[in-house]
Amino acid sequence: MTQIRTRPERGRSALGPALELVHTGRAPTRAVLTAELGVTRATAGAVAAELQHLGLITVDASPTTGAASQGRPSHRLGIAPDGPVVLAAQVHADGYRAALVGLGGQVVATTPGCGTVDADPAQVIGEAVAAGAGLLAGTGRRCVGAGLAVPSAVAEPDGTALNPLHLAWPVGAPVRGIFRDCLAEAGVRAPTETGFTGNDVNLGALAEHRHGAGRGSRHLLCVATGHRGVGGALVQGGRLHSGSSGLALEVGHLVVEPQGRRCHCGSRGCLDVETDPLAFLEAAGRTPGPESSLLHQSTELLRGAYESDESVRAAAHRLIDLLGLGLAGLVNILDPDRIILGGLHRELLRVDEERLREVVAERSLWRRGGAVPLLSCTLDHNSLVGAAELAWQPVLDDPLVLQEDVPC
Amino acid sequence: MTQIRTRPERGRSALGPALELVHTGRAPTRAVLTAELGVTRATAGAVAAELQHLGLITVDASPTTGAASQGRPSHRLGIAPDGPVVLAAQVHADGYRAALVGLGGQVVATTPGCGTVDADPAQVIGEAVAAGAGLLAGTGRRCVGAGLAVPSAVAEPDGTALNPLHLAWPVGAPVRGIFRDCLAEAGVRAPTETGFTGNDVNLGALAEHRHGAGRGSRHLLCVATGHRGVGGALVQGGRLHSGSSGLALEVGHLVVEPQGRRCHCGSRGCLDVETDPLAFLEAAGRTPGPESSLLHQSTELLRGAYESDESVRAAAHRLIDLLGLGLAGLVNILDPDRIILGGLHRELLRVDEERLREVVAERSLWRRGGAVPLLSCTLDHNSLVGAAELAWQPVLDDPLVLQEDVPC
DNA sequence: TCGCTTTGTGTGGGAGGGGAACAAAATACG
DNA sequence: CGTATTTTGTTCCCCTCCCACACAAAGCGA
Repeated sequence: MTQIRTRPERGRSALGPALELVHTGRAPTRAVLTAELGVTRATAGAVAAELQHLGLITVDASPTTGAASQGRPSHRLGIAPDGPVVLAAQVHADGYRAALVGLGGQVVATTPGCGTVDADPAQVIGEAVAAGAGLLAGTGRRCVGAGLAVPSAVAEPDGTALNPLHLAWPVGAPVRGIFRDCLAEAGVRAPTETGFTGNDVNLGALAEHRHGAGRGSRHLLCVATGHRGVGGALVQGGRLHSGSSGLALEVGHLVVEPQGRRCHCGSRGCLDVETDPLAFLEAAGRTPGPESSLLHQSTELLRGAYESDESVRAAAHRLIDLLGLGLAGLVNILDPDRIILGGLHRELLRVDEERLREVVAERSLWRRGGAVPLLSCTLDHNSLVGAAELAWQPVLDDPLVLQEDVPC
Repeated sequence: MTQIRTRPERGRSALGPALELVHTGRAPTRAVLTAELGVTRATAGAVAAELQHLGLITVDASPTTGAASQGRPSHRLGIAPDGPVVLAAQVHADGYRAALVGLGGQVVATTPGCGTVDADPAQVIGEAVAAGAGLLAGTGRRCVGAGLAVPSAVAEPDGTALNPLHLAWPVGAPVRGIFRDCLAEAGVRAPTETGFTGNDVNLGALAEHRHGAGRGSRHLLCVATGHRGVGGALVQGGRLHSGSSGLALEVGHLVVEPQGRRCHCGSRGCLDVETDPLAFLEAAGRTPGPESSLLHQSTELLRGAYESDESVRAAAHRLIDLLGLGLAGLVNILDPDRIILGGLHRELLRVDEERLREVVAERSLWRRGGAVPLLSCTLDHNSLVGAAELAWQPVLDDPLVLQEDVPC
């Protein structure tokens, strides 16, 4: 049949990479897109037109380019203001938070943190999904997926939470299944399979890699504390290193203080128990408050009293030395090109970056840790944005999934 | 121009994956190749014909299939007996070894181990290359690349040896540059850039993944001893995890015995000094011989006296416990689906697999180490074969590089 | 011998992208 | 102010690659 071609039919297989370039902010104009994709201008034009037609990006023809060099100014690429969104949810010690996240990691709408903590994961996740569905109803935007961040290792391929932190959840709760059930119940539909679920530190690392301090890194290591314990994540070539069963980067049990305190893992002096907020408060001689406020309490103390209080400074130095030793061990094994710190570790970096850098250099082989940049997290709600990244992934892999007849 | 097509022009982009399937033994017949590639029979046929025309594989039309099920028997795919080879070389404590390696990891020809140890890396590498060139002259086969394995971490992108073990080499010797110079001097040419150089344990792991005990693994961890120290490697999705500067998997400095012996890295009780052949001999109360015989001495002792000598058994148990602790730490961080042990560690696995497995399970989080298979190296000269893999890689990525006018 | 199953082979067509030529929109320069 | 230059977008033609399809070939079983 000799059909009438209303839209360009070219540039299909380059569609995903092109969208990813716009999504991560690496293709501000069509000319840059052409160069980054390594295709001809014709192909890049067709790709941009297709993405525009799918309602994902905008192509501004005449932007009165402020900083033009010479020649015809290039069309500016942007993220469609009314494009589709994904539903992102996060469960934490105090409850949950839900949000709608568009391309580019922009949080379109979010609930305030809501305080529901329950022994039944279906309870909290159900409320979070309901809140997200409410946000979705508020905007007229299409939903193309959903992602959930939980403060626990998530085992693959089952999607079960192995060590829910600060939560009274049963060990091994099938959080992904619960999340998907809740989505179905709330009537949240997506053009592809969705309901992705992951560990919050992992997802935060993914978000930092795409939209934050980790941009451009090829081997990004993230280490962060919550209220208790230490989590890690590695983003390699743009993808999370999850290991064979989703449980990689459990970095909390590196031994950093051989004569240190007992850890529930059976060893002594693990990173988990020597560098978390509780360890800091105890080292500084403070009385720890309730578990779900440990992070706040410790960062406030560190920020407020590091200069003035000798015991706080000594505690900080102790944690910096131990953290540095742990990071050096990870440098030896993973050889990252950048390290991002979160939670209390980010504050430790702030108060004495020099000391931490020196310890990492000194305790790594050939001092190569000294060449690895140490940075702070830069995104608000990076776990939430990371959960959204999971949900966006099918679209980034093949934007044409949106072409199918709109389901809902 | 209306050219005459003498050969099928189809199936170009699938050429690399197809060759890799034959290379790794995963496509014994054309029908399997069709299924594995996920293409039509027509395409697979064109691909096979093209590879055959390039002189890389054979396609046996009527093999009188012994184990036929039903239907028309499929053509059998094999590696061309007179196909191209790569030059592989390995430097070790006692000297060097050179070989020619064909597709499928088959060692076509090899020199016996030759005993040249010199403070000048150019000396040994030059002799190894000359020996390889001699082998090459002996066969009439085409050379498509060269690879070198050295007992040292190799820093990228410079290709310098940072910690040559058992060798009097200067630290930071530019081994890849030296290797390439030697190749040029010996007149060894290849259709692509070549002269790849890597760490011997890393390359051994790569070889085991493609042709040995690691086949089919998606997250393969290898840990092995030489005469002194412990090396590690991770093969992920078929590629070596080298980290951002080639120095990943320096696993020797995980702390496994907090009160243990001093290590040159500044810490105490590193895997490097607690589980290597020297540590074993000392623990068993034996007098260590010359450094370049430590591995042989320790494995002989372990094999011969484990059953009969109480002190040997106790030493073995001590090393197994420490190794298990180190492996458990690596399981926590890397989450492999298989672990392969080499050198003395392989012998430790042999004498008491049960004990090692139990320690790994017990000391890993959620006992998940117990689910990871522990295996021995299965290939002879796996570092040599791994060096050949590096050299084969450009051809596996795009077999058409061989189509260019034959240079030499 | 006739099905049935599986595999190999040829043909047409469609998808997707490269390349060249041309048009458009800015700056540089006289 | 007009022209040359530079850079970008667009259109058209062509080539490459692969799938779908039809058909042939080679085994097994009744």
